[in-house]
Amino acid sequence: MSDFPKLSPGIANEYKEELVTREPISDSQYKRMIRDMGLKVTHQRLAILRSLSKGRAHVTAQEVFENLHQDHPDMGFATVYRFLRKLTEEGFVTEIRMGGLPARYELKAKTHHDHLTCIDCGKIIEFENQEIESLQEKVAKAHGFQLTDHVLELYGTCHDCPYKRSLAKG
Amino acid sequence: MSDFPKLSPGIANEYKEELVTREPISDSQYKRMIRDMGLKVTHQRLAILRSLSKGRAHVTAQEVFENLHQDHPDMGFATVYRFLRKLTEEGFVTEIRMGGLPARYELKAKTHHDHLTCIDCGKIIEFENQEIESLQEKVAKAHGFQLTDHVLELYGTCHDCPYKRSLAKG
DNA sequence: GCTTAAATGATAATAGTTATCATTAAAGTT
DNA sequence: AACTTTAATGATAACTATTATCATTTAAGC
Repeated sequence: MSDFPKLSPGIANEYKEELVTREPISDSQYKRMIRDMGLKVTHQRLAILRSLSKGRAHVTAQEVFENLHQDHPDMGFATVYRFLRKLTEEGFVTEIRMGGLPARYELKAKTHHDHLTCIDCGKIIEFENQEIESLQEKVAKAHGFQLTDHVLELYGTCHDCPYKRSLAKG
Repeated sequence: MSDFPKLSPGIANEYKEELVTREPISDSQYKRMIRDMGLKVTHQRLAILRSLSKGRAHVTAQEVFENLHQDHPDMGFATVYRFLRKLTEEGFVTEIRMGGLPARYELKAKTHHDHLTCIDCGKIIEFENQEIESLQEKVAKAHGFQLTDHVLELYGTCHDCPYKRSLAKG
């Protein structure tokens, strides 16, 4: 039985994010995804994909590993990291990095969205704004770029924040 | 004499970013910045600030350390990391993290801007778009947030790219 | 079932960053 | 300008997230 890698245990629980209900995805859809990436379908990969589509939306590699550890006690975390990286590279998953914290992963929804994060309690709100999207395209085109992806992360404090420490910002 | 930490040497040079001319900032302005943060003015901190305002705009901690190593052979990289972190926390510097690459730092200009990055050659173009800014404020307000900061990073391929490997993206 | 190449899990290794701590230096006081 | 106090520094060790290695296992085409 493998030990957990020494990842900071406190951080994960500070995120007060709500559980998100996503539309259920069938195993056959997952299998197609995996084959589309040119990979073999393994029960580990299916389990990781299933895990990503339930519970909180933005999870660390460690959290995925822990979620799976109950049902798959023999799953190694290298497999989790490997597959999350592949999913990110192939565009099925969005990777969020904030400060030096462990990366958080999110299965891409059919509808694109960006994030609004509270710097005090860590709450993450998803939003979509088509006006912003098209302005981005406009900017890229003006500089001779073909857009492939973007990251828009808004940071602030939520009004009903249970933490309230609000550092001064320049 | 201290050895460098083992940072990957190749990455830095892959960035084809142009040198940026910024308006010169006097030492007395730097000193005020440092005192405003409640810190003592040291020649190390002055040197770091001077380094940030010349040469390429987006530098890693290692690059800052190396730039300074000629004139300050006794400067430790812990000092560079420490001060860059402080500058980031206090909002004088923007920290950019892309993938698992080392963080890049940039002295905040008077005029805010965002980034458009080529995923093939690493070129970084700065842009500002007031329409996007105000839409962001609108989104935050709609969710009961007080904005303190944001990150908008556009990724794509530049038309005159010398690398051209363009992965498929979902 | 057989074969082969890919995937896995355990582990070691790595890279970037941060903590530790003895020494040095800033800046106020006389 | 010497004295004091407290913060800053540099060298180093430690840490954390992530990736590479490699022997073993497993998927999937025949």
